[in-house]
Amino acid sequence: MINYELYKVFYWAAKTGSLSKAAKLLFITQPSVSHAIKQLEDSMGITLFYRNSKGVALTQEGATLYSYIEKSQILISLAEEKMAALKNLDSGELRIGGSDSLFKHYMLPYLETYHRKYPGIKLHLNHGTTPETIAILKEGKIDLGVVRLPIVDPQLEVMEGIQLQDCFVAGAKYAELKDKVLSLELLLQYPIILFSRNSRVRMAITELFESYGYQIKPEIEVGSVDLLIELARKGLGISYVTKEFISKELEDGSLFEIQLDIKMPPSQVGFMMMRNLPLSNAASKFIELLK
Amino acid sequence: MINYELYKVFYWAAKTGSLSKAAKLLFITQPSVSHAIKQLEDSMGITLFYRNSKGVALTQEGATLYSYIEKSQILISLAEEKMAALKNLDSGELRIGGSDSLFKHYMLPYLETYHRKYPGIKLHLNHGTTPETIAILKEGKIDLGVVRLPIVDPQLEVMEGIQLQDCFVAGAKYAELKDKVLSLELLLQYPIILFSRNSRVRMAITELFESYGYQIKPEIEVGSVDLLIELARKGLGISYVTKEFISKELEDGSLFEIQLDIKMPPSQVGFMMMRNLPLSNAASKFIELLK
DNA sequence: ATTGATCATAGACGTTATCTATAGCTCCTG
DNA sequence: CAGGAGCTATAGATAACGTCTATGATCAAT
Repeated sequence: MINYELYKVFYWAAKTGSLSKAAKLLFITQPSVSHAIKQLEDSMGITLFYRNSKGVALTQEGATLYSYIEKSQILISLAEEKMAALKNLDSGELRIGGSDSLFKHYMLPYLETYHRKYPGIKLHLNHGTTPETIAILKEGKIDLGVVRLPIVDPQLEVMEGIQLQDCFVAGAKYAELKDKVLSLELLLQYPIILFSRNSRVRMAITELFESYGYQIKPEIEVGSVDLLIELARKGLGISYVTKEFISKELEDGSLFEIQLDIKMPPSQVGFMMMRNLPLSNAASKFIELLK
Repeated sequence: MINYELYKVFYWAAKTGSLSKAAKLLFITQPSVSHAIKQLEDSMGITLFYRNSKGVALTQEGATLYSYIEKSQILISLAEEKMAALKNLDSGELRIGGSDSLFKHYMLPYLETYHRKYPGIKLHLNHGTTPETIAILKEGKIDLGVVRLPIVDPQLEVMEGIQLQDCFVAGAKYAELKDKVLSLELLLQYPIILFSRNSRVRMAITELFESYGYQIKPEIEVGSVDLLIELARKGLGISYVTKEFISKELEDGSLFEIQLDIKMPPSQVGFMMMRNLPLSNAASKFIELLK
C-alpha cells in the first residue's frame, strides 16, 4: 500500500517542476523529496518525471497521475481550511432545542451575544416539548436542550440555569382581585387559562393543585405563551404564566399578579446535553457564555 | 502540516464505523488506528468521532471532514488503478512518428502484433518528414521516430532497423529495358519520377548522381509512395522506389527493376528516441518487439 | 574554465509509527 | 448477576523509515 504522504510530495514536485522548490515548500530537504519521488516511482513501477539540470518535468504517465492527484490534494486543502474555520468558529452550527417561550424570554440575549461574537455560526433553534427535545438530543439532532427541570435521565448531563417563578395574573377586568390574597378554592371560581396539556409547566401546576386536594380545569388552553398573556390582558380569564416573562406587562399595569395563600414553588431552567459525548466547539463556547 | 497518511486512516475508520475494522483493512493494529485518529483530532483541535463500545461515529465536524476526504480518497484509488493499468499496458498510448511509407510497408506487421498483444494501448502514428519527426520527438509529442538513417544528433539515440534497397523501376511500357544494364547517362534520357524534394530518399539519390557528375531532374514529383508505384505501372516514367515496398508488383510482373551499371547504396531504417529520457513502458515493450 | 544551478546517492541519525500488553467500558447471554 | 465478547484508550518498548548531512554527477550559463 502506498504511503499517501508521497502523493503530497509528488503534487508539489509536479506543481513547481522542481524537487528543490517542493522541498522548501514542504519544509524538508531536497534529498528527502528525491527519495520520496523515487519511492513512488518504484512502488508504481512507472517513471513519473524526466529529470534534468533545470528541474523535473512530468512524463506522460506522470501527467496522468497528476491529473488525479491534483484534484485530490485540492480537496484536502479545502478540507483543512474548512476544519480551521470550524475550529475558529468562523463556520459551523449550533443547534439548540427547547420551548419557544424560553428562547424568546430567556435565551434571546445570550443568542444575540453569541451571534455577535461568532457571526459565522449558524444557529438552529428547534422548538418542541421537553420529551421531544430530549428525544432529538439523543438522536444527535441538537447539541443541547433548554428545558424546565427536573430532568432525571442517566444519559443526560444537566446544568442549572436561571430560577423562574410562575404565577397567576389577570388584567383590568379582574381589578377587584388586585390587593386580595386568594385561596386556591376561590381562584378556581374564576376562568383559568393554561398552557397546553403536554407542557412541563402545565404538569407542575396540575400536580401542585392535586397536592392540595384540588383539580384545576382550564377554561381555555393555548399553545403559546404570548397568547396566554394576551388573553389575560383582554380579560378572558386568569393566566398561569412565568413572572419573569411578563415584567413589561406588570410594570405598565396591564397585568397584575394574583396573590395566593400558598407559596408557589419556583421552577428551575436547565441546560441538558449528552453525557459522555463531547460537545462541539461551537456548543462549548455557548455554554461558557451562559455561565 | 498534517501527515496525509492520517487521512487514509480517518477515511477507513469513518467508512467502516470501527477503528478495529479499519485496522484490519489497513494491515495495522487497532491501537495504531486509535493513535492516528487521536493525532488527527489533536492537530485539528476538533473531535471527529464519538466513541462507544460498539465502535465510532462521526461528529458533525467529522462528517464535514469526511465529505471532503471521501472524494479525495476515491480520486487516489482511481489514480492507483489507472497507474496499475498503465503499468500492465492495459491502458496507455504509444506515439510513433515517421513516414507513411515506412508505416505501411515496414512497421505494419509490428504494429499489428503489438496491438494484438496490448489492445488497451492507443496507437498514434504521426507522419511527417525526417526533420519534422525529429522536431516533434524533441518536443515530447512522440515516443519514438522511424526514419531513414543516418541521423547525427547528440540528443538522440538511434537503433538500427532493417536495411532497404532503393532502385529504379518501370512498367510494361518500358519492357525493352528489362534485361539491359543501363548507365546513369542513359537512364537520364527517360522520364524520371521521384519523391518530393524534402524527403530523405530524394536527397540521397540527388547526392548519389552528383557524385557521378550528373544532375537528376524528375519529370514528375509526388508525395506518396503509392502514387510513385502507380505512375510507374501506368508507364508515365521510371520511378525511384524502395525495392522491398514493391515486392508484390515485382512478382506479378507489373513492374520490373532497371539494372544499372553502378551499385545503389543501401539505405538503413532506424528508430530514434531521446537520449537520457526514459522510455515509457508502452514504448519499451514496442522496442523489444522490434528486436 | 568556472560558477551555480539542478537531482542522485550513501550512510548516519533520530523521530515516530507501530507493536504488545493491558485496562476500562458497554452490551449481551447463560 | 456474573462472565464473556465486543469495542476503544493508554503505556511503554522497539524497530522501521523518513529525514538529514555530505558529496557526487550533470548541465547551462557566464
